[in-house]
Amino acid sequence: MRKEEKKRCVVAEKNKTERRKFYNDDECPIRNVVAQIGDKWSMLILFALVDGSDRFNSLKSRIIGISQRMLTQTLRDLEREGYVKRTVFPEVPVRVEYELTEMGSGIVKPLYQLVSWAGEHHDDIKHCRKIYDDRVSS
Amino acid sequence: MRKEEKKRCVVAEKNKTERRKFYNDDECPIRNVVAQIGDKWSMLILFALVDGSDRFNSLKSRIIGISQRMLTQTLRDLEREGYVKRTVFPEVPVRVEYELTEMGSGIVKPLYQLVSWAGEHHDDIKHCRKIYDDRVSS
DNA sequence: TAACCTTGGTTACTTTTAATTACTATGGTG
DNA sequence: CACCATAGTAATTAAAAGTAACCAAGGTTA
Repeated sequence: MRKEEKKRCVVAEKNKTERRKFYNDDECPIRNVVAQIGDKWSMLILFALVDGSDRFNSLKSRIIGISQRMLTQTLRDLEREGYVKRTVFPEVPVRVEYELTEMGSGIVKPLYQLVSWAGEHHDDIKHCRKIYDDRVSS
Repeated sequence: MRKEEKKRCVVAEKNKTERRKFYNDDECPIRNVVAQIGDKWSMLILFALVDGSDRFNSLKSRIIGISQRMLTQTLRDLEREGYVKRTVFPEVPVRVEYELTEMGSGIVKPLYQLVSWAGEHHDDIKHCRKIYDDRVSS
């Protein structure tokens, strides 16, 4: 199956260098990483927890605009993936602390590279957008 | 405004070290990067173009599962952001080539770090998921 | 003892956004 | 005149996110 497709690809491309294919299964690391943290809130929560463990309502007030429902849901997902650890302290009222696991700290490193790149080039991107929009509208 | 919120935050957290807040404006690099390439196809297209410039239908066949419409749309968005350059060759039939811009090559580097991290830890994540699901269902 | 407070949720419902599918256009070629 | 590559557009469906109301435990207050 794979071999056949590769062959077809090579034939189609003729004398060009061979190019990768991106398969639609759960072995594709790109699709995996996008599915895991490509949603609206995951990266924000991971970065919030870089500052140290934090509790539900504090996170809610630090991540401006997140609803209680989405915070719960995204924290659950991150916990399930193994990026976040949830600890319940049976005090009154109950206290729940969230912190990065070792894996959570692990993924934050490349994410940080990405975000600092984005920060550095934010103006360039806005510039490109403007040029594009001006060109298209004319 | 910001100052006030910061103050409130510090008061709320008392003797803990100060924590960052993540504001809801377009200056937040995290929200920006997620909005740009957090969708289903952007990262795949960027990575496909790392192998060199390519044309529409070749991309379509290499990125398994993408529809014609989503490829068009995502390429347009990437072009608008300045990651991809589109060149039309007025041959017959028309040939359209897509390639990474300098900025596109720039963002792919941190993305590559992220993807290789994800590739290395894919099994760990699947393991975590299984443990979580077993724990929850019991 | 009843009403109320807190934190940290859940549930049902609605809105918004993303993605898919199918159809149309263009401007040549064989 | 059916075909190609490269789109655009419209209709539909699916998925993500938001809103608001409610719940639970256990303490406080009246």
